[in-house]
Order: sequence, then C-alpha cells, then structure tokens
Amino acid sequence: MIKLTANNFDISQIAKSGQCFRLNPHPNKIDTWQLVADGDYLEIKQIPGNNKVEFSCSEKDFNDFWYYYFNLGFNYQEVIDEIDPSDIYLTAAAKAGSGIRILDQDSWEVMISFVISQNNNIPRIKRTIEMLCTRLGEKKISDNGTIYFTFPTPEKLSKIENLQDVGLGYRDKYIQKIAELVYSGKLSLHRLFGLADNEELRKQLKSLYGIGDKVANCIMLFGFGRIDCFPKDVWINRIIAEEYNGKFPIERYSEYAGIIQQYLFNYAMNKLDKE
DNA sequence: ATCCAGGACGCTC
DNA sequence: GAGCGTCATGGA
Repeated sequence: MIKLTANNFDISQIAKSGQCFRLNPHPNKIDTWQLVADGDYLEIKQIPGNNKVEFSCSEKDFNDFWYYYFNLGFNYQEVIDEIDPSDIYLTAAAKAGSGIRILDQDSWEVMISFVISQNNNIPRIKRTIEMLCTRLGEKKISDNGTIYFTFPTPEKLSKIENLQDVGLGYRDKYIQKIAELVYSGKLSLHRLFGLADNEELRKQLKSLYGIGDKVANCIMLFGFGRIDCFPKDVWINRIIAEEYNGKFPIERYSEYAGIIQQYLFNYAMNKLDKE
C-alpha cells in the first residue's frame, strides 16, 4: 500500500469527470474508489480533511505504472494559476474541479469506450462497458480477493457475432470493424503513438468508421496523452454558446486545452456551485 | 410519455 | 461545405 500527499488530486472529482468509465465508489469501503485499468485492479482511498491518498498497490507498481496513470508528475496548480481571473465562469469551474487529473489510459480501451459514448449518457456508457467486460473480458482476482473483469481484447471483440445484445445499440458495427482492423494488424495503435503531429493522428483516427471529430479528440486526450486537444461535445458547445457568446478563448490555453475542457465539462455536467 | 445523451453517417442541396 | 434525418437504448 502506498500513501502519499498529492496536491490537486481528488479521486471523487476524477471519477465524476467523465473521462473514464471504470472508476467507481467502493460499495462498502468508506472514502474508497475501485478502478480496473490495464488488466489490473486498484483501490484508491481519499483521506478526508487533508490531501493524502492511499493506493492499494506495491511501491514498484506505483512507481512503474500508477504514478504515470494518474499523471502525478504534472503540476495542475500551474494551469489553474494561469487562468484569466476576469473569466468568472472558468475560474469557478477550475475551483470546483481543482482535483481533476487527466488519466493516462490505455489507448485501445479509450478508443472503444468513446465510440460507445457517442449519442449516449454516462450511466449507460458505464453499464454497457461493464457488461462488455463481464461477458468478454478476462476474469481475475485481485490481491485482496476482489473479482474483476479486464477490458476485452481486439481479438475477442472482432470474433463475437452478436455484439448488439451487450447494449452497444447501433454502434456495434463500428466496434466490430475497429476491432478487426486492430486484431488483423492493419491498424497499429503503437504506430499511431508514433505520430507526433496531432493533425495527422486526428486525421487517421477520423478515417475509422464510427470515429468523428469529437471522439477522435477524446481518444487523443485520454488515450494518447495529447493534453492540447479540446473535445467539443454537447455540454461544451452549450457552455460556449451560453457563457461565452459562441466564442471561447481557447488559444490562450492551447498547450493544455484538454485540462481546461475537463474543468468546463465537469462544472457544467455536475452542476457544481450553481444556483 | 417525451426528451436527451461526452455524435457519426449518409444523403441531399 | 453546410444542413438535415437516422441510428439503439435507457436514464431522468
């Protein structure tokens, strides 16, 4: 078990920020969340009253993996401090989401998860993904005896005939095609990682059946570490229309636009501190 | 019951 | 290139 002091780290805010779908409150442990990621299971406990956090993993696993997964080397306060103080809405949003971090998630899982997310709501996205994992993932048992299911592999998803009864709706054909491309080797996520140019990566993601501009940006932000991507979903578009007269000054925050996007999205969707 | 959801596709024009 | 209807499904 690892215990540390972490600034700008609030696991509850991260869980509710809509960037990941398999991070949920533990059903019977107080102040504790459970996470399945990259085939592993982790419990995160947020100690109330200070900024200490406990991770249920070895020091080696923390140093080799979870430290990067939770983006702990990045100073989020510097981002918050650079927000235009005259921007009342964004200032409030950043305050309400000051514990959010952009998780460095597995690109395959992010790709499929955000294809599922289109024209969908978060509770149902979570339920669908959980069903997908339970039926097609690998069953494992954590060190503390918790049973969990890993995210299904490209091979599994490409070989299943009846994906529709997992609750994917019309998106089943998108998922199946992408899974086939990855499983066959025609699409290499490793090769995509090598594309340093955002425009080129975005173009290649959007060439896939079922991935448009918004989903491509989410995949880049959450699965490829491109924190300068700014996905525009219905919530963001609504905020820009209602709070910014149709024009948000994203160029001011271009290097870390994805973080700003998360503050805005989280604030609006969770209706924080708004009368 | 009706509207909506971390939208994309395919068809017009 | 912009403007529409359509696409499953269930949460609120």
